[in-house]
Amino acid sequence: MKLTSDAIAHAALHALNEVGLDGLTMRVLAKELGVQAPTLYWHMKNKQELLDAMADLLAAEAAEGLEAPRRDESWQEWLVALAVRNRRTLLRYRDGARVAAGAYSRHPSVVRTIELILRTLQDAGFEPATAARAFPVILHYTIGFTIEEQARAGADYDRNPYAEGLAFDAERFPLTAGVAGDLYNEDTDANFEYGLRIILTGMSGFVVQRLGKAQE
Amino acid sequence: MKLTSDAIAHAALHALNEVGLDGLTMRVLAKELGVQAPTLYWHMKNKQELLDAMADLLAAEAAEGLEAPRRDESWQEWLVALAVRNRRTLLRYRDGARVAAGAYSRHPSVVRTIELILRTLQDAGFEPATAARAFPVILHYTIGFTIEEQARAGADYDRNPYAEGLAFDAERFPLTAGVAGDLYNEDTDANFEYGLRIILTGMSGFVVQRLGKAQE
DNA sequence: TGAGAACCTCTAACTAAGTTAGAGATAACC
DNA sequence: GGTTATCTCTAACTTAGTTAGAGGTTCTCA
Repeated sequence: MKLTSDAIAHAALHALNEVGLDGLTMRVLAKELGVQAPTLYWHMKNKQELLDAMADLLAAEAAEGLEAPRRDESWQEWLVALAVRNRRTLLRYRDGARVAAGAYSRHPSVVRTIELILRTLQDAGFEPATAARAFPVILHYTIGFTIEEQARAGADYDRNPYAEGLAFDAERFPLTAGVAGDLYNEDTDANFEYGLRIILTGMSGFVVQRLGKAQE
Repeated sequence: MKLTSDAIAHAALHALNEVGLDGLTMRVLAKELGVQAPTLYWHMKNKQELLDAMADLLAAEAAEGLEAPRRDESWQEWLVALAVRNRRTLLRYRDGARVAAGAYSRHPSVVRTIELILRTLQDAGFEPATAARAFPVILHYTIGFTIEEQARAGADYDRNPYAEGLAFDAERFPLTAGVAGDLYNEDTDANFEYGLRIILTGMSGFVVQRLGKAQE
């Protein structure tokens, strides 16, 4: 396989699952590609450019092949599916959310996705400016949620306080102790989607033809 | 001033504004403290422990002195104020959100804050399990939003595509091009709070005594 | 067809950052 | 007053990002 900056970023993403972001060195990556480290510098300016390329690839992979909502699909269901899909892409790679966080992709399929989201929301009755402010909420929530989830998964057991039984002082903090299981349970998918539905319920109140009691 | 791990983490946070997270080396930090780098290792196991301590301090600083909602204050207003306050704390330090992301603080004032949030939500009519799933949405949104904001602020101008005028192809992506100004305008505070209100509107639909049309 | 240019990879090596070893200094304790 | 605990230092090791510059291959074009 030919060595290109794209192929390098691709290999880097896959190397994440073995070594994690902190373990991803230029030498490790080079070895993965059967090449010496300095070779990579012919293809990329520096490591930051590699990280940017990885984030870009991640964003593109999440956006790839997205289609407009089906006839029988509400915009809410469609957005849930989109967010779940984004999250799954992040989860596919160890530290994926950290890699993607704060990066800007102008990959065609990413911009196309943004356009599609805006169109869907406008069709649903959102003002353009409202749509533009509303949909990033979902993205930011997804990133924030998944960063935390992956941090929890990746933390050394001797560093992660939650590994040692979520012991909160039930005397002083009865509610916190009581829901600790809900907060950090295994079913992160369900927790994530629960939060998503809160956001979408909220967004529904911001449609122009509002029927319900949008606050204020 | 006496050198303690707490003082070191404190100095590290403040050093962020001069050098940023990537520029924060043990040597730079040591110099800031008028000490040699290896000295730091008597107080902390390694750099990761320093980063954890910084995150913990940040969480504590955000939580410090929080009070229960006033009589005349709705739980929604109270949560908005809390999130705004969290965000302001993150913004106080360059790369603050990146430092805080994915860290777990068991600092007393943090746990106390969680307890206070849960109590407030339960008083507002939330089921415990619902409250436990709902409030992290706000935190994750805050982290996600602020990471992106700070990334944009910190990016080199030659690396950041948005620095060069947000040029989207208006032919192929008319909606995106049209709202680019809304998406990446200066008034991030307003954008942040707009998203917050969406979330809170959504949460309002998840109170037990629901009156509105909470979706399914 | 052969010379040169463009393309790509290599070895060697530099710099800087995290970290360890272990010596000394000061203060506390018995 | 000696011993121990506490803290800081210098010296140095290891690893990671990166650069310099020497080949080798392939492509171009006279």
